[in-house]
Amino acid sequence: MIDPDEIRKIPRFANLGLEEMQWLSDKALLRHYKLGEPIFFEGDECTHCLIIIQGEAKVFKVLESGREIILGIIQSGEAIGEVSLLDGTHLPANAMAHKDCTVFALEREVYHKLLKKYPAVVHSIIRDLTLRMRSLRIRVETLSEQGVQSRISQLLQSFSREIGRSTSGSVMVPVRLSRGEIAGMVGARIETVIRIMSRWQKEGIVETLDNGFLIKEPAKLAEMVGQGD
Amino acid sequence: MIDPDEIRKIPRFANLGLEEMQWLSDKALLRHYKLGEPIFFEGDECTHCLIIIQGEAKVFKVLESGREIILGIIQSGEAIGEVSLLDGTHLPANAMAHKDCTVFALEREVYHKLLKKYPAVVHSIIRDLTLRMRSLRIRVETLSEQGVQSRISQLLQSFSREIGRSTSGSVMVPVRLSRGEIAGMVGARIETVIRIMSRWQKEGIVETLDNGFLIKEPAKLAEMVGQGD
DNA sequence: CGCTGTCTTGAACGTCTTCAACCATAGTGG
DNA sequence: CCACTATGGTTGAAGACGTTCAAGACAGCG
Repeated sequence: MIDPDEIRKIPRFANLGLEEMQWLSDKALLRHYKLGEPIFFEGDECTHCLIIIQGEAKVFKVLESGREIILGIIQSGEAIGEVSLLDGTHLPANAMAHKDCTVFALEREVYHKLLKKYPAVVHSIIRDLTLRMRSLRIRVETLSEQGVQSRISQLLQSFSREIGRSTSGSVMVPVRLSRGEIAGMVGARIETVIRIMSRWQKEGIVETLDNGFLIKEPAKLAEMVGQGD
Repeated sequence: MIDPDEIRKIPRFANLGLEEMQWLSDKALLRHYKLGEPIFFEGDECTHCLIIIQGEAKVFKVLESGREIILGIIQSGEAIGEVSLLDGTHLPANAMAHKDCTVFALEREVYHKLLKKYPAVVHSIIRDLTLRMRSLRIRVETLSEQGVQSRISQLLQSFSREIGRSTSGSVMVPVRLSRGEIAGMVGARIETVIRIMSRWQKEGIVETLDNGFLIKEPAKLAEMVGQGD
């Protein structure tokens, strides 16, 4: 039983009626995860739909080679585990807290009941799915770019479009990613990422800060696409 | 106005009631595309939901560099343009007939009316979206593999799982892909793909046929993952 | 203080791309 | 019938690029 006000903060439930809101607040749970804490594991059965209210989660797989590939950085407002719940498959990847997280958890049965009882949420779900598809599609495009430099540039630009905050020519991307995580997103080794990012830092194109990246020369960053190291 | 029997062949509409079926057959159109014919272009407004009844479509983008990246090979029963219709964005990629195609076309307004009138189809749509998400996720994983050889191996294996037909140890993948198209799916150059596929052909691991690929040694193909050229 | 984790740099090696040429096939028009 | 063109496949050689391995810097934390 949680505060209905919390529910109103979740975009997909924001326009529910009072009754639905009440119903949800009865059945839902809040969970907290500290940075680095696992949320679920690949292969687990999916028992809950988890919606990030605060913080950030990382969805990733570890290949046999030990290489980690990052399927997505999930921002607050988005759900994880939802697809598995919808199609009844086991979880296809791991998730962990990428920042301290507050998560809104709906049990599988509750989730499905919600869908049946309140068809209005179905449309929010579809909207969410299409958003996620777009981000996956962009990821595919990024990974298809030739040259690690191009891929990193694309990655930063897509973050820039999604959650960047423009300030006098520069764009702030408030996502903290380690070099290794960038490597996991663009399909490259950490050393390669470091070499490229260091150069960009020296050249004043992109600066790495504690809380994310500052793209100081968006135009120059864009030029990096389609040319070698 | 088309034959209701055609509609029953479409998985997502197969369990509609008579009334819905009739309604659809009134409003829907059938279209034909010859191999190689464009179906729509990136940036176009999305006016129809197109469901492949027969044949195969290729969804792809062309990067500035001229490189073609293939987002998906759409099999019969699946829809294209649906996501854009759902979230109201312009089409994010091109589509063309990859074989001669028969396509079931629903106008945007009809499609949305259908969703409103018959909530049952909403669930088919969600199932479709989750399937497409899975295939995109697998594509991301494939592209993240290091080494072109690994990626091609992964690609063939995923086709094998999705539409492969097992026969006495071998697996037939009934999808005709040119070397260039494989290159477009794994993010590599055509020459590299040729060299690898030729070697596999010589070694009796995978054979290229007119109508697809014959994976003669699935185990050996799987071993190709995670090791260099 | 020593540990751990992230970041960093250098050098050697291997893979992939690039460019260039060539073969085979099918379709076209003279 | 034959040149002519287009398309897809193929091969070789050179060089660019990324990985790999090895080593060290640096900060945070027990």
